[in-house]
Amino acid sequence: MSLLSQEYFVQEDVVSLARDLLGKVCVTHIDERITSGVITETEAYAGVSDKASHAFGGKRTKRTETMYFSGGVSYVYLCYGMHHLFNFVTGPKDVPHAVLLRAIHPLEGISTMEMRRNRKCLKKGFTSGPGTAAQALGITIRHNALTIGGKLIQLEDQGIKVPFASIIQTPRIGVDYAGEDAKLPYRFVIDTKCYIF
DNA sequence: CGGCCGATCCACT
DNA sequence: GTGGATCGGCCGA
Repeated sequence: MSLLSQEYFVQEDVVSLARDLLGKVCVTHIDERITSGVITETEAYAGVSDKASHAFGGKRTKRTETMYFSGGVSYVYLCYGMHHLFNFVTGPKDVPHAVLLRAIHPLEGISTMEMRRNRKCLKKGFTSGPGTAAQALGITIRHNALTIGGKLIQLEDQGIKVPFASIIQTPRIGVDYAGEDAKLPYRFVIDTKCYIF
């Protein structure tokens, strides 16, 4: 098992990175509680050239500034006034790539996740949907721009192998506004039939 | 300063 | 399948 740090995130190819993140384990130490889960679904957002990205066209605002950090920090923002969506910022400084965490398979702290979610639906074994995954991990906008590998949020490689054939690649969810870019196959999901954890 | 809307989720029909 | 919840960011005036 190894802790993934900065160098892992500073590669240019955000789409490959989104695929590679499948099977890695996201761990949080928030509110005195440890929770973790295997990443089972991601989406790549390809910086300034991607209409679906908040940083499209090089847009810099208070919110998007985090995306321009060097890879290896969190980018968290509020969506629909109630959901905190969690991304890994990737790429070199000033290249605003990000990978949205869309689903995890819970490992540690399942009772904590159920409490945070106020639901028992974790029984079915996974937490799907970017809002619920972040909520289960205890991540809110307070955790924007934090170093991945710091005290609160870590990413581990526990040696889980994700066979290429078990990966489903599709267009991204909820980005109809992005025109042609809405069709880009930047979403990666582990086929539930292939779960080995 | 006002108005629109989103990288969503859930309850309900 | 559909609509309501709910609010910060963003843009135009």
